[in-house]
Amino acid sequence: MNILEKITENDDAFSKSERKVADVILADPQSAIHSSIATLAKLADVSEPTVNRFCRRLDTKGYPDFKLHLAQSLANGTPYVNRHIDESDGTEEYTNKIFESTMAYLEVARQSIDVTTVNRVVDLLTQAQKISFFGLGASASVAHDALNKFFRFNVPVTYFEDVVMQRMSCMNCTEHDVVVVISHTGRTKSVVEIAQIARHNDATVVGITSANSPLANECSYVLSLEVPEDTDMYMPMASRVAQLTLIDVLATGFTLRRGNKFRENLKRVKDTLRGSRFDKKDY
Amino acid sequence: MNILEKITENDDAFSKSERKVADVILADPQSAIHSSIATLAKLADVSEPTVNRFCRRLDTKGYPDFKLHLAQSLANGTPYVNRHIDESDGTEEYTNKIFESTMAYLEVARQSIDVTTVNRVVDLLTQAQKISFFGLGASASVAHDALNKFFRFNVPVTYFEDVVMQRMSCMNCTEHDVVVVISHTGRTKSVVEIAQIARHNDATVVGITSANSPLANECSYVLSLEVPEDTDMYMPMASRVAQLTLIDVLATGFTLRRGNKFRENLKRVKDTLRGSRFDKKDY
DNA sequence: TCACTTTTTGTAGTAAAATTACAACATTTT
DNA sequence: AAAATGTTGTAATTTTACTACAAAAAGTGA
Repeated sequence: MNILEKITENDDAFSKSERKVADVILADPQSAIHSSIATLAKLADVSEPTVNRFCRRLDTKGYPDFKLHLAQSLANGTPYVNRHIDESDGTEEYTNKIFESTMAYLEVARQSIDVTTVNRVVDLLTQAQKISFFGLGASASVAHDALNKFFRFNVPVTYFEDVVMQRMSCMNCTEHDVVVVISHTGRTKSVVEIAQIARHNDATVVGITSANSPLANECSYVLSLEVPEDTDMYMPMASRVAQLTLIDVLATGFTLRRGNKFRENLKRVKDTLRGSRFDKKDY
Repeated sequence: MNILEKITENDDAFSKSERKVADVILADPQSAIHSSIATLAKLADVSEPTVNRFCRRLDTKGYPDFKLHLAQSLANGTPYVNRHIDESDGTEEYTNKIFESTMAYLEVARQSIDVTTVNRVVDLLTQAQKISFFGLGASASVAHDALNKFFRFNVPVTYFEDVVMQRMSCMNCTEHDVVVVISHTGRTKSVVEIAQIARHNDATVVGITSANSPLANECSYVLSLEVPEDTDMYMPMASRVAQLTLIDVLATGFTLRRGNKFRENLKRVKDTLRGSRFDKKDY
């Protein structure tokens, strides 16, 4: 766990002098990792053993060990404060905050993913006669992206923006079809309905959505992504990135499962694109 | 820069004994940060000053400073080896690799972004009479996503999948319009042409693409994203995520620039969605 | 091959840093 | 107010890292 957060939280467990040490470190953590116990003690106006005791209270072996932990916390892209965007933020600040919180959320997502389900879903996808991707709103672009990926695999794959088309497509499903439904919240009514229709027609329904949502309950398999706290400014941001990365994982699993010969096929698709591009040598 | 990479690269600059030290550290970096100079020296079967010299060669002040750098490199989610996906990788492995390399690339992208240009582009977007997003193939879904975001702002915004429609739309451009063109490589012919057409009609053309590409040369402003080494398995993966995050940055900048009243408007859009959703209380 | 320089490596001593033990002081409890 | 508990600092000890120098190894040119 991040030691800087730990300092802020453990706040009350510190003694008066230890608090002084905490303040000095929080004021400029970067410089703290470069100072010796003596200089830090002087800065905080306490004795050296106090600094040592401060370190021990944070479950580190001593001062050098504490510095190591501190260094790691600082290196970690994951910021120790909740990086909510502030009205007063300049361009540089909000740019960094958005990138950092996106990365942080990807890490959370990575840890929460159930590998067994991923494996099972990849299995199903490779065996499917037809694959469909559905999503509305922000998730539509994720479905769109999935289409683009799986299309390259030379598999029958569909994607519709139109809700009516989505429904019709689901009505024609068979047991050999896999329908992937994407929704951040898992509460959009028409998306849930589509999942229901697909299941009624014996298709395998895979949901990329948050656990225990109405949508999740309608799915044969759920690849759940935790919903992050409301860092999103009235619009989904980090969640789509995680969905997208999950699609990458599925696509990669797909190609790996299909073996070497299949991948050559993929290369051929890529080579075909060359005609529509400017040559690198031109520049 | 990551010190573990540095060790692997500087390889030949080391002396024989220094190499021994390098090997011991690379074999188990995690344990290295917890050992003293004496234990490490014994492990590598060299003298203590040799370890010290080894540290200095890597531009650190000495052994403790080296440990700090090492700790930071390890803390960083960024893996120090290139995480190429291997045929023999199990589900867990490739899932982790994809997430990790996506995060690593986001970090690279974050660092390479030119804040001044971002700022300028946000300015232009807020003043635009009409905003258009164009992209083909994998970038189409990014443009699609951008549409979804900016649409909420109640600004005239367009997005076309059809190349002919894209061209027509660009022909009707005026000097008050901003056209955002998204392309990973910046070499797709029809995308470059679209940029040309838009500029001919005095529109401001913003490119989200790689620097020095044919497309970049046609743009008024370029938000360049470095093209990552070929971790992509014949399909764009991490690049889209970076593009998407950049769109998030632009959208956020847009709302911040528009001020408080505007954000209430945004909240209203979100509230409108509620009718189409299942209530949280149901579950 | 030999004498020479240059580089590499280790030994021993030194300085600095961190930790421990203990005593003094402060705070709380009875 | 006295005892008990907790907090803090002083001084000594131990550990750790560094420096200076010398020995060894490797390279260089005759």
